[in-house]
Amino acid sequence: MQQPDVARLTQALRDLVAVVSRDSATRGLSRTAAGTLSALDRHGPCRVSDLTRLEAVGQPAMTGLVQRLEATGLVSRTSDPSDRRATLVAITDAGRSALAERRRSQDALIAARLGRLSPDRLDALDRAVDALVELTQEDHDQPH
Amino acid sequence: MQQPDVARLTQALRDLVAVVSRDSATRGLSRTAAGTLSALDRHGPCRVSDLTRLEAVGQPAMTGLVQRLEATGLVSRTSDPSDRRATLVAITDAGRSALAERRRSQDALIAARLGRLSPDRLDALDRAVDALVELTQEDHDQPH
DNA sequence: CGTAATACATCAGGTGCTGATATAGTTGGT
DNA sequence: ACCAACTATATCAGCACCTGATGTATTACG
Repeated sequence: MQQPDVARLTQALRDLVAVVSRDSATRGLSRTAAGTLSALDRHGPCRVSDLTRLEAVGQPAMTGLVQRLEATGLVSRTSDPSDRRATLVAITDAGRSALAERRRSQDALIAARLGRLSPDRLDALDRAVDALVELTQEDHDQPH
Repeated sequence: MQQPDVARLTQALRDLVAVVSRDSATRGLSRTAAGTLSALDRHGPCRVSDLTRLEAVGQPAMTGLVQRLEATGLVSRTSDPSDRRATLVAITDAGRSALAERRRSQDALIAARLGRLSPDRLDALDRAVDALVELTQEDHDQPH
């Protein structure tokens, strides 16, 4: 790939990120809240300190977030029987719904834009799907 | 494009958004601050109410943001001579630098990931660049 | 000329982040 | 079994950043 096209590609991806994240910001869950719910959905119950590491925020931020998520019913908190200092945080059904809802609205935004493309453009994107998937893989600190 | 591939594509794009925006969150400028600086860079001096519309935040939020940006030297504020109620906000050289710096770090993140792909994958992406660019166009409410 | 509309500032209140510190529970050396 | 060190979480002060309600200055209009 030539240099100018790398520049166009990164700019297009940057712009896409801007469009989607601005939209997502108006829909209830903060970025960290969505990431935390997603981590809980994938990993099962976690300690606050695990979530702190996964989401790369400070421990007080995660404690506060988990408390707010519990207040709105999206997670539950129970004392870890194997270590009474620790709190086990688990996603609830309402939490899974909120996460699915967020994904649906992001997908709807992207799908609406895909719908405006010509068949040729869609075909080019189709052939690039594997590359795009690889672009986000090998993130141990996983996406939402 | 078949249905499952639309699903994979939207998920890949969602994940990409998550990765890039999490990274960007740790680098100084808030999403709205970056969008505002970008708008000022493209449009030239704007009123607070113009920026409020462009960034889709409430007017008090924009007034506060502009005040903080002025305090850190990224924008200047002058009274509009044609309407003394209004404030004209303009980006400064420092503001342009901050914006360029943010774009550089986002580009670096994306470029690092591109570097891990095989030539075949890169080629597929290269052919999809035009489609990706179109995907973000026709946004009057422009990206950062 | 006075009322309505406009542009912005300000205030109260909530989220969400940081660094510093407190509290409770666990662990390891004696 | 004890106590010092360590660990997990909670709490606090402080700032960024958002909203809705309200205040103030200026402009526009009948």
